[in-house]
Order: sequence, then C-alpha cells, then structure tokens
Amino acid sequence: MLKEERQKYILDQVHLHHRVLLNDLSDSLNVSIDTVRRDVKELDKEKKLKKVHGGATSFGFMTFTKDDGNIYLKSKKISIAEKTVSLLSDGQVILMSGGTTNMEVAKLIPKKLVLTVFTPSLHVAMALLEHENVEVIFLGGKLLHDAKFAVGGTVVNALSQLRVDLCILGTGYLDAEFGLTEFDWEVIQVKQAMIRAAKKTVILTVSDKLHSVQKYKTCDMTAVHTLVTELDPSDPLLDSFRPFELMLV
Amino acid sequence: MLKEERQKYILDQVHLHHRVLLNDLSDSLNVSIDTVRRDVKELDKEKKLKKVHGGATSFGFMTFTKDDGNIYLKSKKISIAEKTVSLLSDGQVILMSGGTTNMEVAKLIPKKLVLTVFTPSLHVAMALLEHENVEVIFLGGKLLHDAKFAVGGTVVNALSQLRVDLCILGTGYLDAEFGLTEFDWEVIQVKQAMIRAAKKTVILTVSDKLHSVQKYKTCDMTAVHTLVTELDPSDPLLDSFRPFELMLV
DNA sequence: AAAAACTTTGCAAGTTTTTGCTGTTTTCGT
DNA sequence: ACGAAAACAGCAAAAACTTGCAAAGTTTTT
Repeated sequence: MLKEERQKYILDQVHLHHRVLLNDLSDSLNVSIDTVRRDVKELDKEKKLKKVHGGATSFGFMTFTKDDGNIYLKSKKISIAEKTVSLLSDGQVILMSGGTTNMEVAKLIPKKLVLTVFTPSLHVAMALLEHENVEVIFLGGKLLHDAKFAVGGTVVNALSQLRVDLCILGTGYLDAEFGLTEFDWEVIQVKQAMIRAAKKTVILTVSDKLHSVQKYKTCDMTAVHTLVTELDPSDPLLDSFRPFELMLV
Repeated sequence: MLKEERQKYILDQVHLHHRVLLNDLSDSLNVSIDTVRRDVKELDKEKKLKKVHGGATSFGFMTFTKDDGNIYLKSKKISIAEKTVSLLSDGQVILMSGGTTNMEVAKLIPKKLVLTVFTPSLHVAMALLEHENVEVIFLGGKLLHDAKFAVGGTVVNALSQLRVDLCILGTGYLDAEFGLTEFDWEVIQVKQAMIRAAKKTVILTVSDKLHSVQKYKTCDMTAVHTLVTELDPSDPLLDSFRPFELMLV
C-alpha cells in the first residue's frame, strides 16, 4: 500500500467521523503504529487535520457549531451562495441537500421570494424557516448524527414521488472524469434520488474540492446542468468541465 | 475515548444547560471524577467555561434568557424533564412531540441510554442528535414556521405505520374534564396520530397549564397513562386527575 | 549495471502524558 | 462550628510519544 493511499484513507476517516484513533488506523491499514503516527504527524504539519494524544480530529471539531473557523473558505461559500440565489425565481419548487454552502444559500434567499423547498437537512430546514414566504417540507428519515442529514429508504421513497424544478447539491467532491463523489454511502443514495426527482441539478463546490475524488460516486458530470463555484466562469481551473453541456456560474 | 472528545462533550453540555455537575459528567462519560476535574480545570484555564465548586457554568449564564425569560418556569420544566427521563429505559422506541419541556427532556437524556426516537420537531431532533446512542428518526412533512414542527398527511401517515413503546407529549393544556387541548388544528392531528401509535402516553405539563382549556381537543384524559408535573404527586392541585387511571409523577 | 544516496518502515529503549487512586486539605450548607 | 462533599497533591501503572537505528526498498549517479 502506498503512502498516498494511506494518508487519503486517514483523511477520509477523519472527515467522516471527526476523529480517529491511531490504534484503529494501524489496525485497519495493516501497518505499524509508528507509520501511522508519522503519517498523521505529516498531515498535521500540512494542516489537513489536528493531531491529538491518541489520535487525530478534524478541524472544526471543537468549534461549537460556529460555522467554520476558516474565513477564506467562508467568503468563498458566500460568493457561491450569492450566485446560486440569483438562479432562483418566484414559485419554484426546489430540493436542497445539506452542507455549509447550502446553509449560506438558505440564509441568503430574499425575504420576498416565494418558494417551496424540500430538504433532508436539519440545518438547512432550520435556516429556511426564517423566511416567511418559503414553504419548507422536511424529508423525514433516520438522521445522521454528524451531518444532521436524513438518509434511508423513507427519504429515497418520498423523493421518488417528487418532480421538482431544481435540485441544489451542496457538499461533494467534483472531478470531470469521475463526476460527483462522496465518502458516505447512505448520503449518495439520497443525493441520487434527489437528482432523479429534479428537472435540473445545480452543484455548488468551492474550488478546493474541484478535481478531487472520494470513495463513492453520486453521478456523472452529464447529470449536472449547472456548476457554481467562487471562481470566474472563464477561469482555466474550470477548463476540464467545459466539454460537458453545463452552465458555469 | 479521546481527551478532545470528552472536552467537547463537556463544552456542549455547558453550552446546552449553562451548568454541569462534575459528578454527572464523570457518570455519563464513564471516567473518574478526577479526570473530569482536570478537563474542566483545563477548559477553565482556556476561558472556555467557568469552573465553580462542584461543576462548571458557561459564561454569561446570568444574562441568558433565550428560553423563556422566566427562570422559575425554566426550572419547573427541568424538574419535569428529570422526572420524565427516569421513566425511560434502554432499548425503548419512543415518540416525542415538540415544545420547550420536551426540549429539556431531549437534553437531559443520559449519554449511555440507548433509544430510538421518532419526532416531528426540528428542535427536539437537533437536541437528540447530541446523544450518540440515540437513533433519531425525523417524521418529515410540511414544517410550521413558528413551531418548527412537521404537520400534515405525511406525518400522520408515517405515524399510522408505527407501534412504539411510549409517546411523550410536551406542550399542551390540560383539564380533567376537557382533556388535552391545543390552539393549532394541524398540530392536534399529529398529536392524535402519535397517541394512536404508542402503547402508552406521557403528558408533560407545568402546573400553570393545568386546568386550562384551548380551542381544539387532542384527546380525553382516559388516553393518558402518565402525567408528569413539577409538583409533588400528592399535591392537592392534582386531585381532579386522581379519578383517572393514570400515574402521577 | 553497480554503487551511492535517499526514503520508508518497523523495532527497541527511554521519556512524557494520561488517568485513577490514596490520603489530606479546603469549601459549603446547615 | 461540624460533617459531608469537593478540591488538591502526590504516586503509580498504563498508554502514548520520541528518538535513534537498521533493514528493505527507491531513486539517482556514475
């Protein structure tokens, strides 16, 4: 097993569970505890995670529901959210997934915009309820403890009975070749159902997550109609997505 | 368990309840009181909380009035919540409605109690997700803007497919003659479905709401199995409920 | 193609951190 | 002021960490 693979696995685990034990890692990776220790030390130095006694945690693990510690990331997300909101129009019925970027969208929706929004995300639902003119319908199901996101058959089932105008997908890793990927199996089931239930799909991604691939695949790039990033649509970083029939915003 | 996890839990508890007892922490975290003491001491040094004799409080505890503004009402509700939590046992499947009293229950559930909870309340769901051992299933539907509570056919329908051990109804006005009443038609539809879906029903009511009646009727007193108030079960204020076959707590 | 230089990995010895336990001292409510 | 509960200090075992080193594998140089 390559060092790269190991470190990627470690990062995945940290992102997924917000913490890992060195012992567990050394166990599941079949390498000595020292190797894992060195890997984690490196990742810590690169600020990809936080090393702690006995293991590692993701950044923002300790922050008490206070958005992000990362100012740059946050301003990128707001920029994306502003662009996204401009795509909405009165009377639309839309789907919104979870994630911090979608949270910003939910907050930025104009007070007078009349919408019907379906969502499986507790946080997004909460933010949307601040808007009087937005009818919020929660897609109920088993809630994930970390993501506060409903998953499972109930959600997928409810989605199969919908046909909405727009689906706005928040978090996710994007690559021209591999499409949209995630590191949680249950989440991609829901996202796939969301895409099926919508006439058009919008993906929100901060440029950091472009050209990166995770374990599970949600959909191909061909399923996406609009890609919103904080970059200028003419930015060369987006070149690899131009062959697809999609709108860059 | 990592030290960071413990400290996050402690901070969460402090932020949630504005005070914690070291004994409770050591109990629910399954570590010695000394370890908790050292953790709290550290967090105090980092100005993340304020250590006091026997426990810790969050900063700005005295100025905190989000809940009710009414400190007496709040302490009544906490007392009710404590009694209610003692009715729960490992492995139960329960239903919880919304309301501030039920919120206190959600917060006070011991960390090691294993439960499955169905709820149509955003706030309760959110609070329950703080507990690792509680599986939370949200009953999805149209959300009421003020109550952050799901109502409508979807919820009632989902409830009709359930048969759970216990239903805990929070807010509500109670009267021996008129039973349980509410002022929202859509809410009582859901509460009625909740009662039907449960083997036993527990009502939580602060004594202020005893012997008061609202516009719409949820159910008769005969449908109630347990009544939890902040009063002593022998209090004369409860006399009018004694003719019914119910447990006073 | 062999040698040299470098990287990666696992091991072992020694150090530090963490944690629970033991008394002892301090604090608090009555 | 008294007894109980809480805080503290010191100790010891266990777990985690550090460092140095050598074997195995890679890459670069000659």
